[in-house]
Amino acid sequence: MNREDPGFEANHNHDHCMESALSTAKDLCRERKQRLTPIRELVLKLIWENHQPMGAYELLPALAAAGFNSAPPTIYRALEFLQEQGLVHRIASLNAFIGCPHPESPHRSGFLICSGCQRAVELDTAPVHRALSESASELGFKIAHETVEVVGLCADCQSQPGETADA
Amino acid sequence: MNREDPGFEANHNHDHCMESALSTAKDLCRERKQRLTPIRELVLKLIWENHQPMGAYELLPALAAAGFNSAPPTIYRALEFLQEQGLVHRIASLNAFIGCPHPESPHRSGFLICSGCQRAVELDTAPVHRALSESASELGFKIAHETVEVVGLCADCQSQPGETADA
DNA sequence: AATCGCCATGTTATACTATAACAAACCGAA
DNA sequence: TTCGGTTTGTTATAGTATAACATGGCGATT
Repeated sequence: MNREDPGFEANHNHDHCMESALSTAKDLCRERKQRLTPIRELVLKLIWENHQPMGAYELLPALAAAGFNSAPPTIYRALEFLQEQGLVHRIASLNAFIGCPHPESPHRSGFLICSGCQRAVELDTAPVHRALSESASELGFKIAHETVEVVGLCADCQSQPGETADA
Repeated sequence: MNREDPGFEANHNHDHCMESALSTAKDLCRERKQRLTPIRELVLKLIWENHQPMGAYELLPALAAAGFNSAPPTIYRALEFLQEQGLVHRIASLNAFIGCPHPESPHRSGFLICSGCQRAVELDTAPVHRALSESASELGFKIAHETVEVVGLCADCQSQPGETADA
């Protein structure tokens, strides 16, 4: 997964990212007979405008600007749908949402979040999951869902003066 | 750490848990020349009344009942102090707080959270951290802080009828 | 093409979580 | 005993999320 997620690569072709995410979303919804309505598509597009997790209330002004109702339920409903379809994930420690780079199949997600540039990338959590499973099974605990959110500094931001890896 | 945290053992001597946590807290604060004031001690005690993470607003009524001011800043200040001293941790995915079973030294924390009984136990995150470090270093990412919160069913709750491991 | 029923959206209100800002009281060190 | 910093009181507000009900649109069936 890592190598598919260009979130920390400052000069990747981000237009391509967005277009690809949106077209994948359309395809998936068509396959699943789910309706990617204009509001839902716009919210997904807004979320993909960069690789920084977005708060629900940050998205509202753009909805209003596009002529939609912009009361909170509107955005939360769209986000709920997008989460159900695996198109976005919520990052609990930030109360924020980010686009999923590989929504084709359900998967455990985990994130590296840069406190310098605010970008986040989705991790391959298979190794983390193995470690967690082992600890859990020692206690007879059956895992249903994992929240793995790591804050730190991406490579670029480590080389910026003034940045330290404090959370 | 696991074997020190009896959180999922239904019949452990919980009075002992609480007393031990409170007396450890007093010792640590004395050593560190920090003031474990009556409010702070009460909040810590309330948090230790069971092994279920508590929301800030759940704690307020007990503060009021004990004759203290119970406006939100009171509880958040106490929680802030307790977190700084490592005596409690915040669980981001629940917006809730739980007592730390080994506050003597700073450490990475992770939790197993049972969706059946609402209890949570602190994990030994060393193996998880190794896995995360490896993934992170492949991207040149420098870790500052990890949020690891796993929801599922504890051993006891798996044997209760009607419980499934859904998050 | 009309109808029916469901899904999506609009709208109002409110719950829940957390912090800002300033005043007053307390406590401990000099 | 006084001074200065920490803790607490108090009021207000910011930020996040959902309940509940009304309205409207869309698509499947006829």
